[in-house]
Amino acid sequence: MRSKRLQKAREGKATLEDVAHHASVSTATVSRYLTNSDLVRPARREKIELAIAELGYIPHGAAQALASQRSRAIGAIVPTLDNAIFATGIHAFQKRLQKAGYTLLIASSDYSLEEELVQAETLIARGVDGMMLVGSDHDDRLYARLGKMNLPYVNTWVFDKSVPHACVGFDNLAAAKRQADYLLDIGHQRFGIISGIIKDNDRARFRLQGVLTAIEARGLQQDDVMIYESHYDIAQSRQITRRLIATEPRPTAIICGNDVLAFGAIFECLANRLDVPGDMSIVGFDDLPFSQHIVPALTTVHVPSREMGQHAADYLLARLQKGQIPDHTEIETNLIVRDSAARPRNG
Amino acid sequence: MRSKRLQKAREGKATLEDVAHHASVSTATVSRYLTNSDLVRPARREKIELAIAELGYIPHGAAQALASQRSRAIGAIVPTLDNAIFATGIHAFQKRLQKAGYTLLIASSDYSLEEELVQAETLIARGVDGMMLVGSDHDDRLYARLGKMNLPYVNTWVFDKSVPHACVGFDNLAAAKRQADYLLDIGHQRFGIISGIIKDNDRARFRLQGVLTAIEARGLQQDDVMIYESHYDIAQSRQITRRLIATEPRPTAIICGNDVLAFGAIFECLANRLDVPGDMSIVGFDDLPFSQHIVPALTTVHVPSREMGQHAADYLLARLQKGQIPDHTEIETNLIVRDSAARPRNG
DNA sequence: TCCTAAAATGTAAGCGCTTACATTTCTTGA
DNA sequence: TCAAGAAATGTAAGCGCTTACATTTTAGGA
Repeated sequence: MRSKRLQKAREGKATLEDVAHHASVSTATVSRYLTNSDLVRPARREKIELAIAELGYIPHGAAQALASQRSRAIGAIVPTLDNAIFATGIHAFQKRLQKAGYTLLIASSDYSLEEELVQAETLIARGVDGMMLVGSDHDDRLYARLGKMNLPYVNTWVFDKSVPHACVGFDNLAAAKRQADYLLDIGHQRFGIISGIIKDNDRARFRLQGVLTAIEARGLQQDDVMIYESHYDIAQSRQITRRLIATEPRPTAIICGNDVLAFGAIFECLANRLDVPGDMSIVGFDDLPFSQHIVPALTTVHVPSREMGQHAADYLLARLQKGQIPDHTEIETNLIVRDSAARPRNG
Repeated sequence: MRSKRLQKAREGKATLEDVAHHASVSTATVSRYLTNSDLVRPARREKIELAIAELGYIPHGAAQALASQRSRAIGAIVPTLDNAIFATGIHAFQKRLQKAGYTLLIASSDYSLEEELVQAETLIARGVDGMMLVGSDHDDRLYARLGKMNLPYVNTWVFDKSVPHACVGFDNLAAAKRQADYLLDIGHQRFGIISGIIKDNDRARFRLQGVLTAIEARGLQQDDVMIYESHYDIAQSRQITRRLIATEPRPTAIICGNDVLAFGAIFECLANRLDVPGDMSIVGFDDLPFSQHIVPALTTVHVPSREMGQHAADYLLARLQKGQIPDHTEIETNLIVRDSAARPRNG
């Protein structure tokens, strides 16, 4: 028995029981030391610390989770990791969780609600104590499950007070409306719109709706607006932009549902020797780190994604500590005017 | 007893025992169904499936991990998530693991070996069955722990046969040498070098070394080469580029340790009305998705990061199934000549 | 000094699974 | 038809922790 224990410890698999023996205390005391060392008298604390160091003990998370019924892990499901859009927000979210002693488990849904549901089940099976989601379009079964399990969750990148789900985000429709209004205000009348894929994506849907609302309010004709949907992918955006450029009469501005789409539009214009903004104005949405540096610097809607990630983490952490915290947090966005949009030549 | 069970099931917390009761079989049979349904006769399988569906049962991962002594989770520690460099590779890594039924736990080290060690302990506490690391510069204690615990691991983004650690990657030094040789071959003689931060980063170190090796082989003077280190950050790279541009005599080419640095260099040149590559040649390293689209398209070293991620996953999965697999896998890189570098004007 | 309440510690019963081993049920060939 | 081996299933002992409850130690007051 004892030799087996020692042997396992040598293998780097020391258990809490080994630590207890080594320090001549009970397992309960070691456990208390681990979770809340104030409960343990200094003398023993030192003995335990020594034992832990000598044995190279690392707690067995699964055993802790099983016994305590909490994992101190939070799950997040983002549409994709292979893109800068969510990187900053997730990074901030993770940092905040980490500071509170929580681990982040990330999964990606590839912009599919079906896949999101599958990923959510995986995360639940992993025992996450809470969940961060992007958008408020989710499979009903996902909402049902979260409710049934009483698992705290928060939607991000959206703000909608009328919906009974916690959220931290902004009003995509209003922000997109501002984005379009800016171009209308400086005189544009013919537009190309490159929207994200609408299906399963409420952010894209609301943004497109916001742009169209603004445009319709000025009484423009159907013919003055060309709408395309694109994956958040530079190559596809360039292809659409090529078509837009070839259209007669050519639009004077392209409104993009996302900065990546805007990058594609800018590059395609430049590659075709069109001046931006002289021949074509382009606006984006997100304000990625890149956007201020691209030449011409991109006029876009700034989304404070760091702040959003932090708030989302704070919300979940508060819920887990039964703290009081509002269910709906609005993050302010604002239009950043840079160099990629200007008055149209004959405007 | 029974009512308590039913109540918990209604709360969405059905256990395997509940499923067993519901399907009138033993817990062992349900467990077998879960892990390897071939062992269970079709008739019972159906009963179990029904019970699982009715109760909305999701296995308790922590309990599975504790009982089986494996978590079916793999850990990965990358320097940062807030940057495109590792996104593609990690994405491919994750997809591969997922297909094999493994979950990925990601942590980031902020390019610090100390932080990497801390993150590794967290992942080990979470019970990962294997670990992916970036580079081969790691704290000795990390290597010691992995060895002691007999935990499979693999270094990525590096290839070094002389080192006793499994790796999937490429020869950074040789690739960087090719990168510099290309510029030397087309006639450049004065260089600015923007290297990544060398500390704790073997990739950056080897790349710089490769560039210097190539340059020294041509007998250039110390004065012909200006070396700066920069975080992988556009703003800092622009700042350094500004200094490089102001230097007399001005370098004719800038060699960047990374595409993000190259983007910064290109944008700063363009913002200063320098023609790229007419007035300044710029080369990068990584070939990010962006690089082929930027105008001018970036001449850079292509790193097949998707392939690398897949190989790394395959390696760990093979190790976990006691399969035979070589410890060192070299991934081929190659120089992609695009538009951002050309002969110097007076070359 | 002794008594008492508070503080510290110990004991042991699970948490929800997996799996070795025991038992039952099915096949199959003579 | 039946025995024997194979296949399927059941039984029950943990996996490494946490925590309610029991017990011991300590501090403080009379």
